[in-house]
Amino acid sequence: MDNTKEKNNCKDDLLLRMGLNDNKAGMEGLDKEKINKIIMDATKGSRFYGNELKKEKQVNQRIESMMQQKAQITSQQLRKAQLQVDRLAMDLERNRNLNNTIVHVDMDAFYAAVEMRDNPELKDKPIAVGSMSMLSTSNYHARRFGVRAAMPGFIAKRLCPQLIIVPPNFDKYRAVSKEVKEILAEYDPNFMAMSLDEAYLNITQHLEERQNWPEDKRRYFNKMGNSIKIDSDKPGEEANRLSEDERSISPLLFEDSPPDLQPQGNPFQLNSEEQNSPQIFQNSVVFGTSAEEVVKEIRFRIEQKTMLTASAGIAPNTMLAKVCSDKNKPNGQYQILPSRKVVMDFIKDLPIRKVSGIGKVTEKMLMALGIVTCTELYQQRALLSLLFSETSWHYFLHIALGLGSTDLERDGERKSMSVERTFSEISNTEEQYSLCQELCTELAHDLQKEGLKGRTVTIKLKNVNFEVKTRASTVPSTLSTAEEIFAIAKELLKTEVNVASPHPLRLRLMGVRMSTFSNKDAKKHQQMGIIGFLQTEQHALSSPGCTAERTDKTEFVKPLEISHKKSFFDKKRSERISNHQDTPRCEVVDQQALQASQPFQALKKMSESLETLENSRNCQTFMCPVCFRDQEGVSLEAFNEHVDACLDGPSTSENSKMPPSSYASSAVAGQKEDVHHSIPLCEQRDCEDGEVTSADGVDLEETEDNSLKAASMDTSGANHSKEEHSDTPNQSCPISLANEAEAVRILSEQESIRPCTDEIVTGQALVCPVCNLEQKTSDLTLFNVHVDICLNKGIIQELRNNEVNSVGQHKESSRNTGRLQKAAGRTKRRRQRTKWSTSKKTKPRSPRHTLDMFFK
DNA sequence: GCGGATCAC
DNA sequence: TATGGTGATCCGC
Repeated sequence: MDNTKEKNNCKDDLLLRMGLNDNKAGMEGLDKEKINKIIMDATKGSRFYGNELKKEKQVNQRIESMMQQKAQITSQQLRKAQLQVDRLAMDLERNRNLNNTIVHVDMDAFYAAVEMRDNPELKDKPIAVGSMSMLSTSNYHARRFGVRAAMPGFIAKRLCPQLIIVPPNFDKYRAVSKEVKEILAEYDPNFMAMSLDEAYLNITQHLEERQNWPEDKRRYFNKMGNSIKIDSDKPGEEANRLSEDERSISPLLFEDSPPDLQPQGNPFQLNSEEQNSPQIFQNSVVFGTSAEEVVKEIRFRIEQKTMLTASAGIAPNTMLAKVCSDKNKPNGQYQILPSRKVVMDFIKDLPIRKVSGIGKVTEKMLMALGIVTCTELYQQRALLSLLFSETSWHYFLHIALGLGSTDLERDGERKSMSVERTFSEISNTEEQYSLCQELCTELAHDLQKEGLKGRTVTIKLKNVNFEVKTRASTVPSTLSTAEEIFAIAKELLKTEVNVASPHPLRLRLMGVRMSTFSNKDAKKHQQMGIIGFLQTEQHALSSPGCTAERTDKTEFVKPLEISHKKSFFDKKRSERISNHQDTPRCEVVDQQALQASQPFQALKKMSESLETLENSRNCQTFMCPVCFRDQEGVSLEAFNEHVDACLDGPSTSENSKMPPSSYASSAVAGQKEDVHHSIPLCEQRDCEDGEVTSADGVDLEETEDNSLKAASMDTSGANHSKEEHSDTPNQSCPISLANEAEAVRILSEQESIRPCTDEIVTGQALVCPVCNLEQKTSDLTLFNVHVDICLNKGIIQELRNNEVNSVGQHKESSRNTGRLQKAAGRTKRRRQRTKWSTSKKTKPRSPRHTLDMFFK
């Protein structure tokens, strides 16, 4: 429930698997149950806990809304979504970039480790860095008692009375961090530091150069005498074991050396070059030339220099590298070799929560949909595209495919700066104002240090019940002095005081933030960004390592702002038009969704590279995900046009020769799709798995059931794996319609439950987004019937073909009946649609993607 | 542009 | 006695 705990649980799982949380005979520590009980006892009844409960309720509400929305999704919508999603998936797959070697380096229990290093007294004791009210980190000894970062110290003390809490010493950590960064810079001068103890490196270029390096350039001396032992690892084993020697001298973070976590015999770890393993001489060691060796070298040097250990992950992109660095922590490393199969094998059972960007809430929401692992995330991709925003489902899709950012760009300019402080209750208004003034002074000082001036002042208030409020005001002129800022902040505060009166505000936190910076540099930056954008559009992918100045987000926002201003109809139409012109559709989609954001930044960057890749690849053989026919020797543009045509209906794509492996074999009810074997949709023929996986088998079962069973609502495509590949139509029964008339009947049935038809922008010419023809009706219902019929022409045609392909007629019709019944059932609730949001109700709005469905 | 939420560290 | 601070982004107004 509470953030801390959730996270801890998550980490507990990890620790458990690492064998660190086992209570071996005679060892101290607490089991999970005890830990949770102690935490609960300490927290129950507190105001903090009350607020946590409240927040939890809100999340549950959100989930409920989502489930209701899910219940209203028709199988047609789902099918359509599947095609759309899979088209993107196919594009992403085609442009998968495995050419970069990304490393994520993470110092082990950093603050605690520094403290232990500098104070031998602490060596074998459980310690944490922080205060009685909050801990920043703990050593591994303390973790056995459930003591974790982000846990209040007083609770930690209850878990572990011997715990020593050391006050943080950030200057020291910064200094150590600097030492580490100096090493990292040698491998990638453009490395990206995420914090004092974490960084990403792109060592692609280093690897290239390193191939020709003589041994001497790869030789390092062991300054610590006996400390370091570099395992001449057997293939398949990582250097995550500490020798006895090392354990005795290394800061004592780890009492148990973690068990070997590398699956034995993992063939993809086998390449750790045997002749390349570090060769140990007297007092020196020579590292090899592989990525694995480079990272061992980095970790070796870090330890030599700082006497601290680091863990690392090596992978083709940042998302994976980050997950990897966690895998053999502490003092270990893990590599995902640059092969699609390895990536997919790794991803397969990976809990989504391990992925950076998926937090507690997202995890819970996805869990409600039966999604825990990346495989499930992939299987539910169509559903997700209907329930989540475009940004979100694109992000999910990337994760499910094991994709992530491959280039590390420098951080852009800051967008805000703030100060906030927690204190024991202040309810005296005068005190509150003076506190506010202090904060403003501090902020002004910080702003001046960076020469920043902003136009938006935001105050943040947290009352004694932990409820948070923010109030902002944007002014025309820029502000920088304490007085200027306070003038605004004071007014904001005053309003809140007045609103609350006659009761005083009972505050426990106050903060002031400045944003909307508009200094000269920023403007210059923006222009550069736009220019850069125009240039990169035409040029090939820049080589890794020589990334230009981080381009500004505006480059993507600009074109989008324009499109946002258009009406929904306009937008859809022009999207279609542009699709049919020269722009490959996927790029349009990508750019819209892939705007910068922390987890999403990766997507933006990827779309950039995809774009250029797209252009560089022409005329290949693709398989159309709709008609399943090879499109030989076509350009991507032509291919996309073909797919669009197919989606539009049978008129342009006579898909009469549908291969037997499409709908029939893909609709195995309840059967899990094997992500790591079935490529989303089709790949180019020259690909290893070269099989077609289709996008269908969509059915709508038990949509009201919000249990984990939801996972069995398989929207998946084919279940082809190399081994079990078969073309035989199987026992499953895809949706089928006996005839077109019935289809239309179903459609009109569904029409009555279609959400929000009357909320669609009015006053527009009604142009069918499917056939692109203007409709001579102003009746939205009629219009929508038309759109649906248009949409379903194609599907009906496919279903006919399906029948031709001898799929069990009997089962189909029974399935069909069920569907109709469900549709009828849903009709009753049609106006109950709840919004996918927790915000206040005004005009009910249809979630964008549900609406989108009618126009795609 | 605003405000609430989520997320990472 | 007691549950942080900073920055970024997203979504729905």
